[in-house]
Amino acid sequence: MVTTTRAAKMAETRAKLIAAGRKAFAEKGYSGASMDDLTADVGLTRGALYHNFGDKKGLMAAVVDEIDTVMATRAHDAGQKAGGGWKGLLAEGAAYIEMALQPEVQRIVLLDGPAVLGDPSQWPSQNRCLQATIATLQDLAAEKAIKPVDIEAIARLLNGVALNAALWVAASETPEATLPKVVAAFECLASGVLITPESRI
Amino acid sequence: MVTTTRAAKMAETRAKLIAAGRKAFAEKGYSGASMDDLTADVGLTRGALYHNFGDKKGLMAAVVDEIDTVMATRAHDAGQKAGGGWKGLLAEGAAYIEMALQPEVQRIVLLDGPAVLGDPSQWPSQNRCLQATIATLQDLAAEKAIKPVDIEAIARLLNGVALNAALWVAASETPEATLPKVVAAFECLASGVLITPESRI
DNA sequence: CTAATGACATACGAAGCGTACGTCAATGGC
DNA sequence: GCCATTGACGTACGCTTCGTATGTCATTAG
Repeated sequence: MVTTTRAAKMAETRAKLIAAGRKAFAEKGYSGASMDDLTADVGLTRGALYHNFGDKKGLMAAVVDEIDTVMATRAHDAGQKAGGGWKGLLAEGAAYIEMALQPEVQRIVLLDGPAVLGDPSQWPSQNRCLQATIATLQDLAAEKAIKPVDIEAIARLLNGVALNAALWVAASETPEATLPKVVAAFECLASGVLITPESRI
Repeated sequence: MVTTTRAAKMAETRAKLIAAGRKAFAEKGYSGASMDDLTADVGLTRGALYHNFGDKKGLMAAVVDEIDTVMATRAHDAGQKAGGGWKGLLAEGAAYIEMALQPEVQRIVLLDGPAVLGDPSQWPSQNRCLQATIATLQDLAAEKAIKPVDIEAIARLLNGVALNAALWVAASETPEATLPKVVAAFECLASGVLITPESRI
């Protein structure tokens, strides 16, 4: 017997709404997405939405958090797989850039997200990603591998570069051709924090 | 006698609407700004607006273009005043960052602009700013002062860094304290394109 | 078995955008 | 100097959307 508890049912409702939100926000943009339509798509009404998320912005926050969390962990994994340190930092940035090729990511996280929810550096998920970058930079600082600059500032700007690079690639006519160029440029700028010029790519 | 030609009158109407748009978009955000209200503020109705700008987005485009054009020329001037070349590039970025401290710039150009009008690198005004950066980089490339990377990619990312740096400063609790840190970080990253490590700040 | 809580649906009001139409002044031809 | 036409702008209407207030039904507690 499958005991369907109410908590599980509500979680399922939330999941359905978030999935519908992802789809609608990605396809029509935030303001273009109709709450009536996206709830009806999963057999619900706005009643469920306002009960679970408070308002339209609440659903957007949940959607952004879900996507952004996946992005942060995946970028972090890429950095670990590259062995951490300087190589890991570059891998992290490259992974971040590649993920932003997805239209869903571009539209929801990069374009509408900041406009609706405010500065991305204030998002919980972005903070997680930022903390990872900061940690990597602190390791490099301990090895005296980077210049004595403000770690948080560098981390924020590096994330910003990756984000912006992703935007450009996504808007490009030929994303596949642009990607390697922008990754190289990213690594070039990032190398600015290194003390030893030999460490450049 | 003051001959008020119709072209001049229409230009005045456009100017009034753009001014009202700047104010409304800055204070309430794009979606929060009511066309009824902002037109009434300057003694007009939505009729004038739809006649001159087509739709709400059209007014937004005009407002963004006006602000962004001023930003581009001012940044360019700062670069020229610094003597062009490497110093000019840094001055350009710093000027861009400082301008973004204005709430109007932050809200309209940095947050709502991309969401409403799409990727900033496609805007005419942004292209002007980008061309200036590209020109400066090409000068440096001719002097063999920078690494052999894709100029356009570097230019776009540098602009992106400045933009992102500005966003952070604007969202910061203490903008005045954050500003020097991000400017230093910006110059640090920018120095990544230089060949000679001595040229760093 | 009954009362209460919670999850969701339904109904309602208000606001906003875009468009179709109306109006009045200005211009161009004769 | 008169009239038709154009253009700039105002007015009125419909449609969509959001948020809330209220209703309903199942589940749980006592």
